[in-house]
Amino acid sequence: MEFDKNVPIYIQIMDEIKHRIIAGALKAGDKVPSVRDLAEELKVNPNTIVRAYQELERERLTETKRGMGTFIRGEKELQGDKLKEEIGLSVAKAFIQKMHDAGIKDDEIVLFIKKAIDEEN
Amino acid sequence: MEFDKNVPIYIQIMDEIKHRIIAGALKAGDKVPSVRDLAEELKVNPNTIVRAYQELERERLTETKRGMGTFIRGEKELQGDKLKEEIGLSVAKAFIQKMHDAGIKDDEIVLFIKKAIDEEN
Amino acid sequence: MEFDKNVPIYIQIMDEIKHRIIAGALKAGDKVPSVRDLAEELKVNPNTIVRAYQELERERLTETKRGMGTFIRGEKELQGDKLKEEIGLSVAKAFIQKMHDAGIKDDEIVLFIKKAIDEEN
Amino acid sequence: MEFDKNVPIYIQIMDEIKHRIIAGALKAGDKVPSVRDLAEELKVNPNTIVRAYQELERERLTETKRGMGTFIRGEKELQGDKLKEEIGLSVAKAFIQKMHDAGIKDDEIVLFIKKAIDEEN
DNA sequence: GTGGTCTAGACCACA
DNA sequence: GTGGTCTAGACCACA
Repeated sequence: MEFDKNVPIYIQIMDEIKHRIIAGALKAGDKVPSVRDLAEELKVNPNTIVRAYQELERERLTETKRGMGTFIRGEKELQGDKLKEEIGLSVAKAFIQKMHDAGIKDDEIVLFIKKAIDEEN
Repeated sequence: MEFDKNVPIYIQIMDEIKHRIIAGALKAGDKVPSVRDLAEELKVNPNTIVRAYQELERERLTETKRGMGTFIRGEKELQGDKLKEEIGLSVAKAFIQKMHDAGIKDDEIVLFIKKAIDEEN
Repeated sequence: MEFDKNVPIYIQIMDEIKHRIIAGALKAGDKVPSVRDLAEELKVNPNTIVRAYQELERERLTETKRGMGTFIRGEKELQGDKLKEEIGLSVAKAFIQKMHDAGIKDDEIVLFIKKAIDEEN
Repeated sequence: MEFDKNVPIYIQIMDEIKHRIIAGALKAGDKVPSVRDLAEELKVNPNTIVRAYQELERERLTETKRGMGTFIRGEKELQGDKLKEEIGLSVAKAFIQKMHDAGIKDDEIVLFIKKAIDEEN
């Protein structure tokens, strides 16, 4: 995994875990890699993993059992889709807010989206 | 003006200037407020204004004429719309990148946008 | 039994044993459940039960007879009440210390107690 | 300041700040000592202070202004008393919960409080 | 000067 | 083995 140097690594690790949940690679009840293992895998200091896991816990996405590890929270099947829904909606809202701030109206937003998607391909 | 504490103030000031251009309050050739005036108006450290103006200059949106002040660049009429176009597109691209990262496909993106706009109202 | 994740499980198990003594379910001379049985009953790692029993022994609440098991100490009748008295007083003292630390005087403490009891109902 | 080795230092630092607010030594709007200054004063690693300040911010007791420092939040006069009220009530509730868990009834609680206060003197 | 992040690594309680 | 806390110290963005 490569890190974007403009974003704190612990945030990028949180995102990575979320992506794994959305992709279905991690389900509710699953054990997340141990701090040391993930630190080695990502070539990152264990403290940074600890930080990421603590923030995930604060977001109630994971649960830590003392001496046993960190686990994905929530009900088995729903977790991935619910998370995708939540993230998608909150990212979309922040985006719309930014566009409004720039003086761009709702119908123009859709045009920008289409153009941006076009240019990606 | 209130600042979002999660975003550097100098960025928010740059945005403020851009908004004024898009809104037509500042046009190409206009003189931007002096560092001292704007600092007082926004109740902000003058260094922060200096930083914002330097970044605007780096983006080639303004130009500084020695001893005369800082001015909006470009041709009179087009500046506002061109800026809106540029900002809209770059914000939209960043948004789409984030959605893809979260495992959301292009057609789902449109749905999220609609839902987000709905919930705003 | 559900565990509060902010308190070590072995402490919560010690408390559970104490509660059983206070409630009269365990009396002086009674044999405490075997490590294996209690581990199964509470769905907990047997090591954790061992730890809890060791601490209870250190507090001189239980005693282990080689090859026979672990037993509640003391004279038959008094044990429950004495324990309740001890726990009540030590918990109360710790509480008062905390309140003093927060700058709350003795007469205010009583008011807080009354309010807290009221709000519980 | 001496630290109780059973409680994380960052928690004890948070408590210290709260005490200063309750005592009126820190009021809303006041600047809290800088990370480095307090680290030196308390002979503690700066990271530990950072941690304490971040948690205080999460509790919405303080507010951080980038590059300027950390400040006590809230309205000027009320802060100290409100905080005292909040802490007092939450500590009292936790205490009553613990007493109930130990099989001690409300009217007995008051007796324990009195006895504990007596023995303190 | 101010707080934020990160590394390297120690020591600890807990299960 | 597992996560939690802490030190010592570097480097950074921001005001």
